[in-house]
Amino acid sequence: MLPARRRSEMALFIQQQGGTDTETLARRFAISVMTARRDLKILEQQNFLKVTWGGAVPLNFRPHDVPYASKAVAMLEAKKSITAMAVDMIKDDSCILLDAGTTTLELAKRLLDRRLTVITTDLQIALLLAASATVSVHLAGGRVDPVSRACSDVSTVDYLTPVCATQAFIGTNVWDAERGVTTSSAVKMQIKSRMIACAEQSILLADSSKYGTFSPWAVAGLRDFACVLTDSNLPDAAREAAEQSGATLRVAEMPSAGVPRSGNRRREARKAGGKA
Amino acid sequence: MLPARRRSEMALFIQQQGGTDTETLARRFAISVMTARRDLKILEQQNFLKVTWGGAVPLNFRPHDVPYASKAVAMLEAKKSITAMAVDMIKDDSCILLDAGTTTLELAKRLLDRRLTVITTDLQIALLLAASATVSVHLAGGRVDPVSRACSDVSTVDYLTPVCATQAFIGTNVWDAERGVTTSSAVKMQIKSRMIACAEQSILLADSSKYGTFSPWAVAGLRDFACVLTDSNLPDAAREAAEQSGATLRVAEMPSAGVPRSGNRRREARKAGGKA
DNA sequence: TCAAAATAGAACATAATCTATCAATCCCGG
DNA sequence: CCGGGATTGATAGATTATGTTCTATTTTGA
Repeated sequence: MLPARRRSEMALFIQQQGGTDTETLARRFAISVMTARRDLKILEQQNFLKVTWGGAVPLNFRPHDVPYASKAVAMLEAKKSITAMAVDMIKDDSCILLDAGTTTLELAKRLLDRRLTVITTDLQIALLLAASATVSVHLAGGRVDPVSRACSDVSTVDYLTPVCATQAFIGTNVWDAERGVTTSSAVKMQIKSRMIACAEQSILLADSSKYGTFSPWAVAGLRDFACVLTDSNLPDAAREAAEQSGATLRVAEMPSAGVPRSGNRRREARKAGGKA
Repeated sequence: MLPARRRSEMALFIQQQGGTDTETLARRFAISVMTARRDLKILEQQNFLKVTWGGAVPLNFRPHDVPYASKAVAMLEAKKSITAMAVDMIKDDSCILLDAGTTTLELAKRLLDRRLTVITTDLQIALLLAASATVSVHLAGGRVDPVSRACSDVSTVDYLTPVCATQAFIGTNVWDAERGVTTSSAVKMQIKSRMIACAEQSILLADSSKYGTFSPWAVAGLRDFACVLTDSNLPDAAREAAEQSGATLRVAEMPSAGVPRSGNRRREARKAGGKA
């Protein structure tokens, strides 16, 4: 295998795994530990990851991102199950639009090894997918919103106007059977609406935790989406109401409740001898 | 498991649980109590939690703590000295254009507390400055180049066209007294040229290491810049040649060559050992 | 208040990893 | 077919992380 290609796959691997040690890399790529270290050093210089003691972690892997409240952590499982469904709906060699947000960011992580054209307004998504050799990333520019870290501007809408995409994946903060998807600002509403208009098919990624609320600006009704993906924490009443309003709901199977999976990863590699 | 990753998960665990004791952590991560304590200390120094008697608790109080004090990041001294000069040329409340690249990224780090409007094509710069409360960031969109992680597209040029900026800071890989600034692709050339055209004043940030090379596409001559900032590693001959070609050169003072900085506190501490 | 228990901290030994260096191998052009 | 450069693998010495032990400090209970 070509060294350049190996390094590219290595960066991808670390992005997907969320960090690995040098020995695993050496075994996986059939190289020596020394070469693995050298590769990691090169990749660090190119700003693709961060070398740590014993291996490397992706750049976006920081406890900075973690301190969301415990509720947000619990929602991570929901997002993962939603995006697992979403990724199956995407065909290779298609062009998809990705809305800004944490749910779509989770979806982007699953697209690193797919062959796609992706258009987004989210800087973190663009940066993440830029590490992929198979995804062509396009960023709709404009003023960067400090909170969402995404472009949110009149010119962002202009950029999207001539786009013809296969699918648009819209994430939402707030949704409701009656009012559909709503947002907090007119510009964000325009961007979401434009994305839906540009795509042949639109899919809504909706956390169940946000159901039943609404914001000033209406984006689209639930029936306007080919599919509404949500998680199993959605109350039955909400589910019925949504379906009655014309929505095609798909509920993701959650692995289990918020149990943090008690670790049995005790170190077995400990030497048997050597101790008095 | 990687130490870095273990600590990150530890921070997450404490966030979820709302606090834990060291023994639980030791059992959970299959480490000794002493190591758990050490990890907690590190995490406390990074402001992710608060160490208490017997364990640690999350700090749910301050949403904004200390910004990164990343002195540890080993960056090229040359770039730092160049950007130190550049930052003095920027006036508050002005609008500046930042080219893509590592030198301009260094410059961006110095702008976090300035009151500015910044327009850039570089995703990392945009993401960095989005954290600032005083900088308004605009990203010129388009196809994301995986190598430079910046937008580099026809539409990127289009975005820049109507811009009126006070200053443009152009970084360059290759420069030369005779040919000026040149780049490896036509699109990059167009973007740099456009930035120069959009600004009242253009400043070139040029590593001395790259002097004397050229690429296929010419951006501008050195005389087209109000100022060419470089470091003191530039050979005298090159300096004279550049000035003769009409460039206004400003050479940054490098702090000093290899600072020893030997951490010898360990050796000293070892002597103090007293044993029963 | 004092004494016992529990926990924190320092020091050291050990194990693991990193860095620097050199030799072997592979690739490519002449 | 040969030679130069780049890549790779192996080794030794330095550095870092971890676990254990011992001592100092804090907490708890009477």
